[in-house]
Amino acid sequence: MLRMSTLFLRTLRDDPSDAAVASHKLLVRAGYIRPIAAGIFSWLPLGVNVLRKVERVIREEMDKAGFQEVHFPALLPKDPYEKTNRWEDYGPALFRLQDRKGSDYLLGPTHEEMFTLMVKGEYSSYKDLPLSIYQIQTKYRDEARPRSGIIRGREFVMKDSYSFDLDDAGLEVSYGKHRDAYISTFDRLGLKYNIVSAMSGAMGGSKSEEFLAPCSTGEDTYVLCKKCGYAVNVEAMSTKVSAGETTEHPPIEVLDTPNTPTIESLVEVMNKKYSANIDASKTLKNVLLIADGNPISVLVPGDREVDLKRLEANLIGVKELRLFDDEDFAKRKDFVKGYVGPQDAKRLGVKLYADPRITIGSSWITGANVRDKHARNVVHGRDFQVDGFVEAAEVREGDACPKCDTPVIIDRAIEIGHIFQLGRKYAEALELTVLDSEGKSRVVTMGSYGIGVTRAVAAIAEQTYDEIGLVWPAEIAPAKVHIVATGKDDLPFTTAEKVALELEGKGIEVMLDDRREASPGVKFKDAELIGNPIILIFGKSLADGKVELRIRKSGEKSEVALAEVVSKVAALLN
RNA sequence: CGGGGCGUAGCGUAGUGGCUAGCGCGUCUGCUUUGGGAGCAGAAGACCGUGGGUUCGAGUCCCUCCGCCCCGACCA
Repeated sequence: MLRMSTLFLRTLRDDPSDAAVASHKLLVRAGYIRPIAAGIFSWLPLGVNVLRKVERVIREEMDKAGFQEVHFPALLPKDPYEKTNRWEDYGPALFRLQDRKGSDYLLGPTHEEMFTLMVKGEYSSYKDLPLSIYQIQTKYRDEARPRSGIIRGREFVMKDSYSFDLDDAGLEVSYGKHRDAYISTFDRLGLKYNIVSAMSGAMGGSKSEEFLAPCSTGEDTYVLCKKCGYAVNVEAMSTKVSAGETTEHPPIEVLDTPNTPTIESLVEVMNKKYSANIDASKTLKNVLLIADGNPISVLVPGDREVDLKRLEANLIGVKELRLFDDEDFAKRKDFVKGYVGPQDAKRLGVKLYADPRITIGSSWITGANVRDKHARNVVHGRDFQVDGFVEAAEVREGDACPKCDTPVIIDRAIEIGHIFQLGRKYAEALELTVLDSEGKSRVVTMGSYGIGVTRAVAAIAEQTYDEIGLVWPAEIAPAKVHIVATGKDDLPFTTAEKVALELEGKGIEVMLDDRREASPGVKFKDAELIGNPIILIFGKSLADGKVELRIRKSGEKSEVALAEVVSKVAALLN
């Protein structure tokens, strides 16, 4: 029983000044966590309580699916991570350290290497597969910018699983089992979520889906079609393209357009000076970038911005991408800022990538690569050719669903889970092979599956809180019932104690506010802030043999006869 | 890493270059009080983030560093 009189807990009346999101504010105020450094938190008894419950649900669902738990160190040697190149590739986000002898170590940001090596050390036959193992571990990533309290920390708890199969069909099965296990896990945790495809089909990459918990403070943006259920990360959204134009276009015409370096000014000049009657979507925006040191130009309709995240996710093979800056323009005087067009790409030595809306045969108004001049009737296929199409333009609410053409909605969410068909990358690098039925050596194919455990705590808080505090689902609340005893007489306290013990006897967790010195107001506020689902109040009405029962979530209040309290509570929890 | 904001007691905050750094919450003691963060009386608690500078005098002005938050870049 959690007794408020002795519980290591101090609630705060004010929001901490450095917290911006609700989960952060409330978890600190209600005494679940305390900040230690940027993106690093201590967990107090209430916080540990909730965290353990989330872990328990995860463990139960993993075990039910037949996955086995293992546990790796958080402190790891460099060597395996060198073999997979991640000692380098992970960059500054990797916490690196040395021991007294000067050997390199790291704090694990994720454990693909260790899992792969563990299986390699134990198994060598196809008969041992399939296998899925998992751990719940503290992970470390030196995030460039930790933020939003526990949503994006530098130290966090993650459940990560890995599946090992002989072939793609097996991987598909293991992936499906994880997907199902995640669905039951998140359902039990009371989370609302969407399963969203994380990679575009165009990439031809392996399968990857994210479990996104919608909430306004989320960092991920996703696209959802309410009609057909199409759901993708915004980076993976593919553009619905209407049929290409086939009409003949007049030849290119170069126009005088002094002082029109922006799309907005171009539209105005075209309409006023040339009576074109167009909007920005008829113009072609040429966004210059540096991709791994080389200039590229990305073409999007003038009414859309380039979404750098989308572009980067869809430009395969490019490691470093940034916009042209003033220095680049200074170096390349042949790129006329504000008047760039695709017609001279070859001469300028720039690779062209086009948004799919720039269909072959479409005609555009764009820069003439000469200061103060634009060109119209610039036709894709006739006047310029692109090196490839790429999803680069921003996605907007109301854009057409690529599957059913219905306008899509855009929402923000917290990524609470990610399942991913890894393939053979790690198995190859670390030489994880087994002998198949013909005695031949085969590289194992893997899947990787993560759940952000601490992040799930934050996501649940974000999805359920209200203006007076946290509102936990019963499954993970610190206690199912929060009992408040008020008054100066002993009766409410002794009665509350008795009922608390009875409830516990039925396996119902109880938090008992047995503080004699605290005023009723304080106890009510604390109960509401802490967020257990049922609140029982032993006070005034006890004289009539009644107890007040409140549902935290709905705020609903009722009087229950003392004799019926236990059965009533038990019924509510079923 | 770029831009912005902020560091004063456990938390929230006030503080024209000028006396002993103020207030609320919380904490401790005593009395009173017990259905909505009670009242009274008292108490403890602050290297005013750090180092330097300007000044007769710095919490306050200048510089350095450190830390925290927000936007962006980044985020298997």
